[in-house]
Amino acid sequence: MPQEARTSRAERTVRTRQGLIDAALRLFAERGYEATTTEEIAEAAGVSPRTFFRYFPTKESVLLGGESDFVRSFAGVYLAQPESMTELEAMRASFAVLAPGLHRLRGEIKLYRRAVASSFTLRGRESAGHAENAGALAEAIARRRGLAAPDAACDLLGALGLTVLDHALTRWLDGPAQTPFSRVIDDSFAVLQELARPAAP
Amino acid sequence: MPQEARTSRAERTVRTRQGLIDAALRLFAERGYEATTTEEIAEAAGVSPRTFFRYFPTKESVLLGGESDFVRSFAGVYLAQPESMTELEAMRASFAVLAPGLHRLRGEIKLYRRAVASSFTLRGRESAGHAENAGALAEAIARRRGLAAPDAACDLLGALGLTVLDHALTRWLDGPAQTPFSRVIDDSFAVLQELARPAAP
DNA sequence: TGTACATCAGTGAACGCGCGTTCACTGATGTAC
DNA sequence: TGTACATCAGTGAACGCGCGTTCACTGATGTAC
Repeated sequence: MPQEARTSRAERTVRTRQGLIDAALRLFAERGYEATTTEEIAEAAGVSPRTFFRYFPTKESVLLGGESDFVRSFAGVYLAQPESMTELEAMRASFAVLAPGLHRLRGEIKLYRRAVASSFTLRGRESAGHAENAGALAEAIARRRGLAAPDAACDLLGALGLTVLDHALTRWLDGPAQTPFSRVIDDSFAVLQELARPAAP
Repeated sequence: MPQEARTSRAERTVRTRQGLIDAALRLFAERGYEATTTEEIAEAAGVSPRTFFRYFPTKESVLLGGESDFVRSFAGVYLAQPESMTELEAMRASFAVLAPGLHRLRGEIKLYRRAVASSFTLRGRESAGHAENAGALAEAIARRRGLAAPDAACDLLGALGLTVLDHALTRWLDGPAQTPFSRVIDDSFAVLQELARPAAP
């Protein structure tokens, strides 16, 4: 497959790899994961079927994980929140700080979610990542509490925080494009806050 | 495959089906889902490979869904809680009412969870069922609030409720066998309750 | 109670399909001198 | 700047594997009379 211009090896590798990822994401989102073969992905990326497996050991691994960058940054931001804040407040504030980073990726995230929704395999992988993220949150919560390791309460709080975040993410993606993600996050945390209040009339 | 005693067709069908389910659950939990072939399941159940697909259209469908009975009963119990209770209290109370029904199934649920954990495919299916359950909870919450359909807040509350339930379930399964599930549920809800309090010293 | 036929659980064999592997190769890029 | 060799992205062909399907059949259970 001759390239027009002379291309360095490294450049070529990056391009081919990215081409496969892009093609896969698009096709999975359009037709569904199971209904897309690795051969079709390769064809859409302009390489031979064999080349797909040169870059990715399995069909599933061509899709990268989702929010893990977001969550990786969480601990640092969370621990930087003033001690006067409640845990809920600190979590909300941390998510709000990180939220703008996702604006640029909105379209891609939508495609990714559609692809994931199309297949149990991808959904399962997503669910595993989710559990890992909840663990990372629990870790940060434990540290803010001064614990050496997360106890059951930290685990639950991590899971709850991620549930709220995920709900907010879904609402943000389904809503109008110009709404800031952080506002949706605030709304969602308000619901959680409200929940623990005494009975309403 | 001759049976010792004369068996009616209906009886035979039920037995074969159940035999396949039991064998699959056991093998999936022991060796993992991907590492178990439909042929091995059939062999363990004492039927031919071909017979597996007479009963189940796919390998994955041999495992039944998890907590859906639990969740199906939720709405009725939840709506029967006194109006004076907060939503959180009512949710906690409803789960606690339904909890004893799971005691008999403890061992089976453990196997099921181990099987699910072994494979992205099963995990994805579980995640889809989870989302459906969250929707059912949201529906019940909406009705208690007097809404025609769940709004975003109800959706989030449903998801949060299920997160708490799931956390409690995990803790219950990992803990000593004699602990009542309802006590673990109470503990978990207490964490959520605590969350909305003002900052601790 | 007995015979004749219908139904249906279970089976064997052969096959299609897509994922993923293995082996041997091509030709462009990169590097040593 | 030019030549000789090394490296490596990409490829073709053939194959193994397990899921799931199709077709044709067997033999026991069920039922009509």
